[in-house]
Amino acid sequence: MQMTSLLPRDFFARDTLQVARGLLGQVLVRLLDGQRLSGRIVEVEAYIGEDDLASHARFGRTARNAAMYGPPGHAYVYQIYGLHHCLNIVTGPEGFPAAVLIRALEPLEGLEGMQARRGVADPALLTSGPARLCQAMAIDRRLDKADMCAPDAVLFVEIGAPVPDEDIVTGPRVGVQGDLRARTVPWRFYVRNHPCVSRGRTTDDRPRTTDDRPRTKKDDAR
DNA sequence: GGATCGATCGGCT
DNA sequence: GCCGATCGATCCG
Repeated sequence: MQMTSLLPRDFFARDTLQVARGLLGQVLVRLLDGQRLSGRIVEVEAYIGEDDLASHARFGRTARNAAMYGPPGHAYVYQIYGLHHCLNIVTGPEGFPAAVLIRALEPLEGLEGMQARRGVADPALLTSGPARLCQAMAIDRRLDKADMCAPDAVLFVEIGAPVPDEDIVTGPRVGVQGDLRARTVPWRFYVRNHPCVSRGRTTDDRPRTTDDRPRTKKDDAR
């Protein structure tokens, strides 16, 4: 049976930016072989609608991104570069493709198993990236479309300690290229100065101010 | 510390 | 055929 601290579907059915912001501080839990693996969410990104040219939904519905069009509170897990996996949680109303990418956790439970799967010992390297946390928590495409709000879920989110506004930083999403708006819209949220936030950190963790040139010239090179 | 590159393969315009 | 919501190793300064 599930704890009452499980985040309900209504939480995920809201506006995607609200969900993304609200997921910081909550606890992602993975049940594996009767063991609890968990981590506090410290970095997320929002992908919203087919008009978001950084979203997998930008070309419309396909077999891969079908979960994004499904009901909120379900997992969207995809494979990238042939070897990595990334976990999203579907948001907003069913039929509208939107999701929050979980980019980094602060590991809480099951550190030994995470270290074994990751091949590293440093807690700051266990789950500080979208593919790293999937490897640490044994998340792959078998969990695509899994209902994270079901009573028997093996992957879900529990209520954690809220993160105050002054500790939240927003900025452009990591790894997004091409379209100017997609590159610059501040849909990345992370906990200020947290050691487990992934690379792509800004030069200095300031609340917002102007853009601080996430990357220099690298597009014109090739 | 920053830049560059290879791994590796499913899904796609 | 091409390319990616990444990572880790390597090279350079």
